[in-house]
Amino acid sequence: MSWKERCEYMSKQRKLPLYVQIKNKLVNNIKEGVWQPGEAIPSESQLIEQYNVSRTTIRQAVQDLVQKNVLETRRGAPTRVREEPQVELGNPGIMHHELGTNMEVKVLRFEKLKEHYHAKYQLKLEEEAEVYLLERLRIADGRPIAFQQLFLPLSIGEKVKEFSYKDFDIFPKLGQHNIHYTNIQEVVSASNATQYEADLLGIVPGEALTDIERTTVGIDSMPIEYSRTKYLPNAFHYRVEIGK
Amino acid sequence: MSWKERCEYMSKQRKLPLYVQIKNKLVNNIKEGVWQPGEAIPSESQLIEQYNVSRTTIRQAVQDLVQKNVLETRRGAPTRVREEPQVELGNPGIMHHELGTNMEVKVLRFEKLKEHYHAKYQLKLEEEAEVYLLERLRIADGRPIAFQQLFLPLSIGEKVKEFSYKDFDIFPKLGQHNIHYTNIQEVVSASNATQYEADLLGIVPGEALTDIERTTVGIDSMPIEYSRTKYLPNAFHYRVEIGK
DNA sequence: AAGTGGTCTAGACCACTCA
DNA sequence: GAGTGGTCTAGACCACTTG
Repeated sequence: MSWKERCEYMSKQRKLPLYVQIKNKLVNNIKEGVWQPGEAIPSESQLIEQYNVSRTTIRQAVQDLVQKNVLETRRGAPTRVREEPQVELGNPGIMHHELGTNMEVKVLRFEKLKEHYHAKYQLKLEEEAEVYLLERLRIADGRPIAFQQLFLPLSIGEKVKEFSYKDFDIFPKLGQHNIHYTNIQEVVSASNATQYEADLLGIVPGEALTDIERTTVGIDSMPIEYSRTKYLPNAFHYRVEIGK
Repeated sequence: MSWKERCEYMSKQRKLPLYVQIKNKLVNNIKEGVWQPGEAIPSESQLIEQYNVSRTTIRQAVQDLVQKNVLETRRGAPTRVREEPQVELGNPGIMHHELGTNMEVKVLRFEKLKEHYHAKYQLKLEEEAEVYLLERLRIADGRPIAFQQLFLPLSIGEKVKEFSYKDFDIFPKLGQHNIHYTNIQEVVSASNATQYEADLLGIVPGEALTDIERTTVGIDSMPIEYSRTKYLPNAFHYRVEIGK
């Protein structure tokens, strides 16, 4: 394909760079489960032929996804789809430690909302879009220790429905639906319990709560989830170890 | 330079890929202040000539550093060294971000203590040992935003004396005394402001504070520092990024 | 030994910034 | 309009993994 042909093709098609288009196609194949986690994807030379582009272009797409921890390359061996970092929220160095033995979850609400603009903004959704709101309590040995509000795009909310009353951590189950995250951002802070929160947690209003705001992003760089969780400080440790 | 010449050159020189060698040279120029933060570095074509390599090689070096937030590129404009505070706590993924522009430190106390057993336990000191207690306020744009108690073994306390009123982060200066850490553990939580803390921070008692407990361990596996810092939640972000 | 990803070259057109 | 970084091609040799 000559340069002029390619330019015409691209201007008709899209203004996205070729390597981005290919990156998107690769991501789609993973999202749709064509290539399962742990499996090898076609070799670079196969991809070159399939998409009719140069090796540089393929490499740029692949390298971008390696950078994002979606793919995994080894010299001499096929490129593979990454297995999820299965350690729940457990990157080495970051520990969410809930104190207690018998852990339960209680769902307070699970409904569609039209009006929560902050959540929609965090989820990068349109103004008119709806979101799911899942409100839950985390219970340890019969005592409530955390209150969580979890916002989800509609498509993901549908899948969460089934197990939200059983699992506090939704990511392993989402992985089974081929929804994988590449990135989680958490901001840890403190806030005073509102009347509502205090009633739920069995404390008095104004008590300090460990306040965790989380945004999770999928392999296509679109947010999967935005949540806010408020823990009783003495029932939860947010521990970070920084090595050197 | 022909291919065979290059290969001989590389095998004699080093086994590092060319683009890594160049990346190192770029980093050195930044470390040594040849290119100051915010300044432009030479253009790609200049670097091509200077190092006698192809554009791909230069680009790979530069792009790697862009990825690491060391350089910053803009289409059509020169590539610049990032202004960023290069190391937050020296670890990718964890950011202590204080909101404000004019940052100051105010020392409240700096004295030897005999009686603080919790601190001595954390520092793994003998029961009879003394520790230094450094109490400080962090001030942003004239407003106090954090209260810190910092416990140090005697030998280290002596060295901290000199600069504790200037630098809130003591590790860089300790590094100059050849005291280096290998490990930092932080537990982030929430607590209600005491009367004393509230007075210092200009809030009312009971308000929620982001409470960070930190233990720092040196190369010899002995604790260097144990501290507790309480931030106004709206003046400080404890941000963690997982994955990527 | 065949095939894979890692590195590198030389040269091209483009979109953008800046003086 | 000159120069910069962004994208892309076509082809090469290398180090490594695997059957």
